[in-house]
Amino acid sequence: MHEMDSRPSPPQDFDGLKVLILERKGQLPKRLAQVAAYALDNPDEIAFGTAASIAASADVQPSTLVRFAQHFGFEGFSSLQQIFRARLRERTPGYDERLRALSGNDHSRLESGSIFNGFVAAGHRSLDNIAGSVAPESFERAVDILAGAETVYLLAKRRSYPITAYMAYAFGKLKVRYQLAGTAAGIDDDLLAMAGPRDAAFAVSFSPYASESVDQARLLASRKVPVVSLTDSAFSPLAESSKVWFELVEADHAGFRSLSASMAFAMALTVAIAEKRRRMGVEG
Amino acid sequence: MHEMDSRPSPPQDFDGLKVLILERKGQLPKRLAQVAAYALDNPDEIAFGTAASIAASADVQPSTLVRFAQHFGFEGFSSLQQIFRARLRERTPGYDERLRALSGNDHSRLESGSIFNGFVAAGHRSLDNIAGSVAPESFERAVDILAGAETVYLLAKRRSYPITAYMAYAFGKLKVRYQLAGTAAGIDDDLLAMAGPRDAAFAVSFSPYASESVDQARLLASRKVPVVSLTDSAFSPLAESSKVWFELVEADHAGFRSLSASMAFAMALTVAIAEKRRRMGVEG
DNA sequence: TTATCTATGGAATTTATGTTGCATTGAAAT
DNA sequence: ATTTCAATGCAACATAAATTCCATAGATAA
Repeated sequence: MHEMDSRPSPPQDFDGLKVLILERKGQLPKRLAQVAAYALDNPDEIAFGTAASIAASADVQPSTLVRFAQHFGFEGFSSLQQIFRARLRERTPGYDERLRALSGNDHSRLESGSIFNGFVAAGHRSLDNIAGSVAPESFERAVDILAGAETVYLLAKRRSYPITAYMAYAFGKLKVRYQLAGTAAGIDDDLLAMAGPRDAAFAVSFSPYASESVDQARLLASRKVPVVSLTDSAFSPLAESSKVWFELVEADHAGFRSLSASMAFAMALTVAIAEKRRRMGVEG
Repeated sequence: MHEMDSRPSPPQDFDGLKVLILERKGQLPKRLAQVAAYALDNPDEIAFGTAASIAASADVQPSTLVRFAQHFGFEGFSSLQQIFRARLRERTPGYDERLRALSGNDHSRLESGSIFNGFVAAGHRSLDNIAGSVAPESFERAVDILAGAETVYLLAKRRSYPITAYMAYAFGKLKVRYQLAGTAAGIDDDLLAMAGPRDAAFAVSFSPYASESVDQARLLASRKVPVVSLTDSAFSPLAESSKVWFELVEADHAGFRSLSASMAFAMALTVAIAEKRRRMGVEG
């Protein structure tokens, strides 16, 4: 009586579902086994298709898909589909082990732990993003421009400021001449007035855009100072003024973004510039 | 009559769509531009979400999404969504592909490429490190201490300064009272003189240790101000003055360290503090 | 200012999608 | 052979989603 055992505990991630399917594969009815095989072989189809299209493709009835889902503890096909979609979203393939380690580690017990884990995971994702989104040629061009400059002007405000602050520190150590704008209000204009075509600027601005940085970049560009910029959107007003620009979207946790990937990028750029200068200095 | 020119030729892949959007971004009406920006910034959401959920997230009407799609030659929103889904299908941002992308990608052909790859890889390693080395209980205690403070004093110099600078920005947004030391030399002492037992401090110092930060932390500790600190060595002189301290070793590339993991940690701490405060405020 | 056309928000409409119910089939047990 | 129960296919149903329509607000030109 009362078939309540039908929904014990649905798996919450793809891997969990996978092992569960493999465990029960032998005991599954014919059509359900058919679906199981199809699901593991074509996970992407399950993620994107509709119940009807998937059913046709797997040569079963749509209702079979629902029964399959319910058989594994889900409320219906839709809930099962979420697992397959989440798998594509979180795809930090190769880092999935680390992420599982994260969600299963001691942190998640405590309230603040999930926040901590969230930012670590977001950091990984961000780094994956830039690895794919930064074009090598652009990076090389940016290095060329900045390494060729007499003085590198660093432009950033608000959220972006820590990035240039760090670059400033590193430039200092690496003996690269620079000027950091934005330290004290008011003197920026005088500072930037000294920039000429033989210099170059690196500007960072994330939305919401600090208009000052954008204006300053525009000003420099109008005076033939080559500008390299880093932003989080192809729509950034910075892009217009820039010879080379990079789009770098930091993954967020609960809407908050850290600067993990930006810092890696900034450091790579900084060191690459110094390295190029060293070689130029030696070679000629 | 007969508006048939409305559907000339919809882009057939994501990249085609992207360049088309960027070309016309200037001439787009307000809401359509809003959708354009959202679409390029959150492609995954478009791929998986429903028109209603996406519209809510982008703060437009569902009908605007349809108009946006039609504006770019698609029959409706659904057709446009296919492009975003296809992008995820094809882009098997697969595990091996990622690793190959890093070790053998286009970057490594170019001189600067290996530097770029190196810092991305170092970032990943750093994040792995903190995931394992930060004890959940310690993190929780640190959050407790800092969330309970009236004013949070942020202490950092040199290489560590960008971290507290970023925290300062975030605290400002989150309405947490703070004081950032080290902005202008000389006034620090006056600033810190105001700190009392009901406040708290967060100090960051990596080797080589900036003696000022260490001294300031010691000073505050002697005046019963609880100190939480972040360092890269268990032997850091900061540890002595701290109620809770974290050891966080950033992986390096060719001897240079970026701040990827530190930034993730700082942001996690910042948000956790704000979250805890919000809850304390609500509960009593 | 007025007229005209575009852009926009919100509701109505229509499409299609997931789910459930029911009759039938097939297999196992008596 | 007969009974019983699970499994399956098919069609009706209910729901949710995309799309279209219309009234209004905003911009542009006369």
